[in-house]
Amino acid sequence: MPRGERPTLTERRAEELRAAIARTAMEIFVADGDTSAKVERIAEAAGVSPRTFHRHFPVKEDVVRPLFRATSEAVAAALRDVPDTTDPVEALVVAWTAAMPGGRLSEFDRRFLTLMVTTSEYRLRWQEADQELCEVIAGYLDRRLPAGGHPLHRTLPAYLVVHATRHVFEHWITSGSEEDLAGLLRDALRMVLAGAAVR
Amino acid sequence: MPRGERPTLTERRAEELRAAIARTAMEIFVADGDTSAKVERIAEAAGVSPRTFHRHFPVKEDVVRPLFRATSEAVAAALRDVPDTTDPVEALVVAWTAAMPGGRLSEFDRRFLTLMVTTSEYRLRWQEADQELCEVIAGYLDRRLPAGGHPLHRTLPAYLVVHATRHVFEHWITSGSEEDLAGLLRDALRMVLAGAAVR
DNA sequence: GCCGACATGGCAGAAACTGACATGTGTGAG
DNA sequence: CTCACACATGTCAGTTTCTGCCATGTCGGC
Repeated sequence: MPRGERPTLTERRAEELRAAIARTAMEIFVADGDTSAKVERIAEAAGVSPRTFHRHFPVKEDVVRPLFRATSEAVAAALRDVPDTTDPVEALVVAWTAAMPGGRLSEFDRRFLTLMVTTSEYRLRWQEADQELCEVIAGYLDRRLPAGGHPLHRTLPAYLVVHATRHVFEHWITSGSEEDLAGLLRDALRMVLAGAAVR
Repeated sequence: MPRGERPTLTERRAEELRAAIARTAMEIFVADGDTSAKVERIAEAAGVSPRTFHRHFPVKEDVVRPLFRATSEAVAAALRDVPDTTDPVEALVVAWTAAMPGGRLSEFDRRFLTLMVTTSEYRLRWQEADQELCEVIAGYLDRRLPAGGHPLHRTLPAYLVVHATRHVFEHWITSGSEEDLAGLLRDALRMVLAGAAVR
């Protein structure tokens, strides 16, 4: 049994299955206009039994996690690709808008994200994905910002950056996604990092 | 039927019952060292039927809401009492530490809050209570800070203040509650509001 | 003392989960 | 090539959470 690679072949398959089920759930949610679809229905549409669904997603709402994890990873990857000579605020703006071609969302995605923002159980899952992003941002800011003494001075700016982004994004989503997202992000991040730089 | 007062007599009673059930749940959680107690047990200990429990708390985890709402209201009240001549950062520090005598938590409260921080379902309820605080903070900051043009410039600082406080508080709780909470809060709030004042 | 609003309780049932066991499929050793 | 084992899935029964419905009781006003 090969144990060399980090992601086992089995795990890779499980991950793909989870992603497929998540995608199915997303389509059902958007089609319904709400998130009340029963597990039985989602599982059937994805071609698995309810038992298998629950094996991969102990709590029903976990089903959207793969979607958020994917975008989190996209942001992290985009941030890695930005040269260190770029202004930190710009780098972060670029990273967060990289996943959206032209700063535009498809109507499908917009409806889905609106559901996620307006349903507290699902919003929590989004926030948990953001949590993982915090680590990435913290690592980036570590390189680009003067270091503080207390451990909080390392994690707090990253935490604030992520939450500021959330706030901006939620505002942008719920207000119709017509405003200039990059501009809003820039303003917000400048506000946050202005305080961090003072340290 | 008197409809003059805002909180109906009936509603007031319901609120008291909810608070009592919440308190009971808290005691059971702390005694058990985890939050897995069944609804049946909490309801019985509180002297109500499971049916009544669910009438007041549609989702089991909602049971802790009254506890967080109470402290949120305490913070809001403390902030109202601070004279407007006080430095905003100090005012917020005072407001948040007002509920804790000498910045100390009882061992009972510490154990409970540790459970709340480490259990995502319950953490969500805490965050929702914080959400209401955002409004209060936004109102306060409106009076004390220069106003920005975009609506985000009004809500974002409040949002960040609340989240920064959360982050500090969670760090403080999980690291043993031995550090100087007021000092940590002061540093964090200074960082946040430094950026806000720039606007 | 009567009436009506309202909260509670009990019961049946839906939906979300979980443990145990059996089946199928693929992969590596011999 | 075949056997054996690991592992994911499905089925089934059972627990827990949550909901609709109706009967009962209690409290406040007439």
